[in-house]
Amino acid sequence: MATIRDVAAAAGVSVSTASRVIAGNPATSPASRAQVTAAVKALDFRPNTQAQSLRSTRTNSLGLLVSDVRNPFFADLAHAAEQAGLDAGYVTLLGNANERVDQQDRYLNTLIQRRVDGILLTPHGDGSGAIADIVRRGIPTVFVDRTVDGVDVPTVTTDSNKGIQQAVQHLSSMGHTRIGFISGPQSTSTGRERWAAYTNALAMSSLAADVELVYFGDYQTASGAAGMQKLMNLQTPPTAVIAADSLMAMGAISCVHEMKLKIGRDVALIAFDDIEMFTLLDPSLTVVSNNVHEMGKLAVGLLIDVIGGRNPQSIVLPSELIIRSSTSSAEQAGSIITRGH
Amino acid sequence: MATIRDVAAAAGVSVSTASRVIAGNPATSPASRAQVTAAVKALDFRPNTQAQSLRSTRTNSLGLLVSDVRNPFFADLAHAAEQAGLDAGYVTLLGNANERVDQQDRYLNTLIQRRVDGILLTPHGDGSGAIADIVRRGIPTVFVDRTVDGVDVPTVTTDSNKGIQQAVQHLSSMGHTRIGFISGPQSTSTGRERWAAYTNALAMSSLAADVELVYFGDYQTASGAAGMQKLMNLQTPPTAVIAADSLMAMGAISCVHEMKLKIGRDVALIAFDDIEMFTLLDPSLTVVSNNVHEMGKLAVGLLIDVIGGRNPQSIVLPSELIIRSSTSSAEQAGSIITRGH
DNA sequence: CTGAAAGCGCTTACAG
DNA sequence: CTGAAAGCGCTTACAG
Repeated sequence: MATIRDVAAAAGVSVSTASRVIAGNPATSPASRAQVTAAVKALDFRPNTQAQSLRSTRTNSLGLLVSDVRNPFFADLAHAAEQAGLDAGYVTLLGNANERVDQQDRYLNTLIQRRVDGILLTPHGDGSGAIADIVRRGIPTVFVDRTVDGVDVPTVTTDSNKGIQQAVQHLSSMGHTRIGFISGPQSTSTGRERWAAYTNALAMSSLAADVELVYFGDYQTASGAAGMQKLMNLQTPPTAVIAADSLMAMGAISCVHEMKLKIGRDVALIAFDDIEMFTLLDPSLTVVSNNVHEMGKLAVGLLIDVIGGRNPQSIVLPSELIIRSSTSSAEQAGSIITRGH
Repeated sequence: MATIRDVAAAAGVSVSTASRVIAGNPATSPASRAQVTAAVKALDFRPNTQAQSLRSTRTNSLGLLVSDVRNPFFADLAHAAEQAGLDAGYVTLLGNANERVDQQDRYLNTLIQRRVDGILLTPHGDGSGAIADIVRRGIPTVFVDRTVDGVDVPTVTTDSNKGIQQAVQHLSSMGHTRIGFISGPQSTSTGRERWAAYTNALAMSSLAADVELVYFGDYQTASGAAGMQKLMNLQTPPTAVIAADSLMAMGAISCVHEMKLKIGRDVALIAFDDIEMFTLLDPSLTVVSNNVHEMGKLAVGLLIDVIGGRNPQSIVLPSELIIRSSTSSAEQAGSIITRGH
């Protein structure tokens, strides 16, 4: 591979001058600019990023560590962040924590060693381990979607209160009084927040809270199926269920299918995240949606602010209910469930 | 941040010795090993990867450039490759080409500049541009899922012939004679191969080929919807349709729903890729499946071989038909479609 | 087993 | 506007 030394030689200038031309430094003569540009082209020269950043301590790269690439929500988030990063001149190195703290920490270490300029993270765990490291080292970091108590970095999150409140109201207005909840893990802020929002919303709609109606999953498909099964096998099963993420909603649906029941008719379902495929299901799914694209874009913006030494405010985006066909009337659902058993 | 110089000083040894201990070089005394290990711990030292790889010309990183992260097939592929890479000591930098040649080339350049040890790519285009660059420079590269004519790098692909043949046979055995095909773009090898396989399979089942029944999409959702619409609006619409990837299948389904028709009853559908969500649809989708996990794992294995200077053979994996509920009898489908119009 | 020295490919004050 | 020189943080022959 050609080095800048080769370019300088071919252009008949010093390495310094070649470097300046390549970097776009205005302190260069038109003549050397032409010479160097031609040499770069002729030799197909690509600066070695390792060497550049070793010297300049910038890498023009961002690390994005998501909880689970296979979750459509995070795939969309990754896509949005990557595009926003690219527009700002950053390349985004994507990592996948697989909803596991150990894998998150491993990737975080890798990103530290590669000296990424900043890290975008959907954090998992209690903020010890690698998260404590990056904060202590002062590596520019922004949390997205999730937060960690006691860790003071800017965040971009969604306030699910409004969406969940609308969801419970909507179900209540259709006569549902027993609303199940398949919760996310309590080791994540979203898991805790959504559960609390559900509990609050029940109270606001004057519905009794029944601990039996809450199942704690882990944001993965299998736990959604297990949760739905447990709920439907209760003495008095719920007539409606809210699932706290898309993957668990998918699991819940598969469980309902296996029981030879039908979503919307036998049990109403509200999912989280506005996944394209949810509109294709029969019935299409009512969802609490958040603007994932905006989230990714804003998070990259905040991170660039932090990298630039600024101290940006955290951002909280609203959520909202999108009503589709999976939420039917309780009378209907109740009667059929009764028949079903 | 602590450097190796700090570690050496704290341990009371030379930088060379510190480096050797850290690298696990056996030519070190137990005493200095203990000293250095303690110093590393005390200072929380992390070697600077930039500097390491600048010197050793290895980066222990792999670049993985997929066509579209939001496509579940590629998300699964990324996940599989990343895990396999991690197991072999590599960190995988994931990039997203968005099914666009220009974005692919941009990322490829970035990966070259970062001196990744090898590149895993689902290639797009004709092999000019950045792909020609990486081949010319001899950067270890493996193509996965797709190939590029005239570019001689090891590949891991799926032979879709068998799966498509089974699909057509299956449909034919159920009485379907007009089988539509929503094809991938002809700028990809899979797009060309699957179309050819479809044409062949028709002949093998003694079905007439009708150019009207083929629509050329771009592997994205919208084109699947457009394709289905075109097919269903034909004078004599098909009674069954095969969609060449999961996203286009999703688009096709949404189009059918909008027409107030039902998959399986009004038109049979076979999709590509065994996406979890396809099992949840009503009716569940018959698919031509390939083992994406195996693909990702094998591709990483080949890439590591190439990096190691070996010259591995390309691998072709089989595809197979998984029959579910979206493929009904033609009599039924035909009659209802006739009624529907 | 150990240390001094050179060098990976760049950038950046410094002096002119 | 330009060049010589130092140095970013490591690794690796080399000599002992």
